Amino acid sequence: MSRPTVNDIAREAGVSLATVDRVLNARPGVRDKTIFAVNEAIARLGYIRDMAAANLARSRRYRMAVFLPDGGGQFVQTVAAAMEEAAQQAAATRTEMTLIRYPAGDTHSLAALLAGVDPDEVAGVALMAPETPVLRDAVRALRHRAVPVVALASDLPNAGCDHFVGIDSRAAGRTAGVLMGRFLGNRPQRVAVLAETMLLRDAIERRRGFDEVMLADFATVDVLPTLETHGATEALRRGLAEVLSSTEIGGIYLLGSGHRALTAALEGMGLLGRVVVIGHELTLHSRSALQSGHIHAVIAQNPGHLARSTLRVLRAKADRAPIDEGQEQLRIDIVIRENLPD
Amino acid sequence: MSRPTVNDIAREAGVSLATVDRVLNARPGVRDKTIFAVNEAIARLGYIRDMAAANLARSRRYRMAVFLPDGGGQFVQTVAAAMEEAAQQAAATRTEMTLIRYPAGDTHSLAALLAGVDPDEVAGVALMAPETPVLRDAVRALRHRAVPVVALASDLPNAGCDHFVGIDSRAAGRTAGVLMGRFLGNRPQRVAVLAETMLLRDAIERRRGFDEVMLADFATVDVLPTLETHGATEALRRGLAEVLSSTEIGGIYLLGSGHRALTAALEGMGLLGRVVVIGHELTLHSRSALQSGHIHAVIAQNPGHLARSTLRVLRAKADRAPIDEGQEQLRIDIVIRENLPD
DNA sequence: TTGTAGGCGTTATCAG
DNA sequence: CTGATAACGCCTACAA
Repeated sequence: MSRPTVNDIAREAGVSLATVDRVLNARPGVRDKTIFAVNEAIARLGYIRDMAAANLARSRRYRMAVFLPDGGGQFVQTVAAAMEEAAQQAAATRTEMTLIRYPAGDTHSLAALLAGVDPDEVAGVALMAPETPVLRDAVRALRHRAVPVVALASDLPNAGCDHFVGIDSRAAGRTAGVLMGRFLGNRPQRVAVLAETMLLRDAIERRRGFDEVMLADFATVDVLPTLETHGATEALRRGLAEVLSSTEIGGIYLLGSGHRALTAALEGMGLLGRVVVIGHELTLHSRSALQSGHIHAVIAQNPGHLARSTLRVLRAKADRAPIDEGQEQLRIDIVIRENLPD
Repeated sequence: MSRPTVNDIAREAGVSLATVDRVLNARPGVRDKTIFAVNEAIARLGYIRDMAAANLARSRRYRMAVFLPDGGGQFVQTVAAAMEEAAQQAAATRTEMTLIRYPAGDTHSLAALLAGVDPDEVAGVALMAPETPVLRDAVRALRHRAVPVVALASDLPNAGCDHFVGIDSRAAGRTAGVLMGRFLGNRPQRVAVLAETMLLRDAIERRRGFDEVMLADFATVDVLPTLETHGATEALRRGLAEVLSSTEIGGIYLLGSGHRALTAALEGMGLLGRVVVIGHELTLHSRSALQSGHIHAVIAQNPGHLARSTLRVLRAKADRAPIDEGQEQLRIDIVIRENLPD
């Protein structure tokens, strides 16, 4: 009739509730024989544990700390907003979140903040940051104190995080490459590549993926060296003008943020909509640029998914429970004007 | 300190637990003045209801019935599998699912099945089916008996469902159109359109969106009339051969299923990889066709998301709880070889 | 119109 | 090693 409960298991196995609980939670102090009997009863009755009730009884509160760079581009803003929203929803499962902003690029400050995390106050930590030795050590220390850590949007491959929530930058770059190649057609063309900085691993990986594809599948396209703008609109405009003075370009690949500066520069040169522009991440700016046809495609990851996944994974890690890989796998979204969400 | 509970509210408002509960659930029999006092306390303490505990106390089981056409293409199979998986996960929240297959295309049978649904056995119904008058009435009747109904993947706009889980076919068609146009380049070209049948609303809507875009943005491309194959590989091959005998084509738009038949036909004609092929839905076949470069893009919806969303929405409807629009909004996925998931 | 007592399925704290 | 028994936060009779 109704689903079997721990009581049914206890009766069936001829033991008490407490013993069943011990077996269920793999707690010590039970004879192997008893363990076996309980497991046998569980299997026989097809028992499924009611996580809601379990968590209720535990009456545990999960306070997660999420560290994002302050300022930052539109993307960070978007993620922050998505995080707040996800947190509001997660409150229904006793999962809370504290959003902490650290000085962008200053991994020493971040490391100090991480060092101050109290393991019995904080059930898990998520962070979006570039990987540096200091930070790597801070993450290691945190995990050593039994605090689960997940990398957010930007992977920290050598820090030994419990999980990475985000998309593979190299694959994202490859995706951008294929679109660029196809959008350009098979004619010989040049493509300019812009980035704020090439110091961040994500930018490097994207460029790598992009180049791989262009080289292998679109040999007629000539990809120029990366133009670093260091976030300055003026530098971008000047650099672009210089490139254009010596050659003609058919496409622009924007490795990082700066959609707005780019469209402004293109407008000034009367090139808006005349070159294929492909960028990363869906923000207010890239969204409107897509809508007006100034950018033709954006490779993105769903911020809502990113946020919910982060909280769910942290929660699972805190409970030492397995995670649903399928559900937590972020997709590489290709966004054009016609499939713009919302 | 800890999160406020109903007890805190009761104390703060100077009433009993039961009264708080009545207010929380908008049950009758409470003076306006008391309601006000309770709400005031709720607001003051920042109370957040623990739905898990609430559902536990209700000890309610949610048995959902999902109706899918039998046989069907790979897509239906994929959805069925995703449903089973989602159900397994949802079991942890006392949500169960029964998958029922009905004779594909036979909405009379389906209507009969729906008429047999017992409202106090089944907490919600999801169905993937073409809209016919019989079915529309069956859905109406079901809702009249207070059973929530959601349309799955294929919308039933006039049946008055509680919700539609899926993507807008017309927008999906528009997306396919833009990709086709861009992939073809700006040269004058012809595009063949294939479909199993044009009797299904989804196919019609997709074609409509596709045409809109081609007409508006890619005037140099000539889109041919839809070739209906009625699921027959041979018909597809013959039809395609006939089209090719009189004209040359640069692209093929596959409105429905039949990826395998198409690639087989193209192979026979030595056209594999030489024309741009764009289709819908990610299945085993379309996936391998993407991988081998026989299909260049697929417009899809995430089956895992589809399944989880269906169960979540039904659950929310059963509880008369609001749904998180953001989370339940399915995206129009553009899948190419480089961003193939898994 | 309001309050009291018991129970939902699980975990935790004691004794035995 | 094992077993009672009381929580956890909420809902539901039933009683007042």
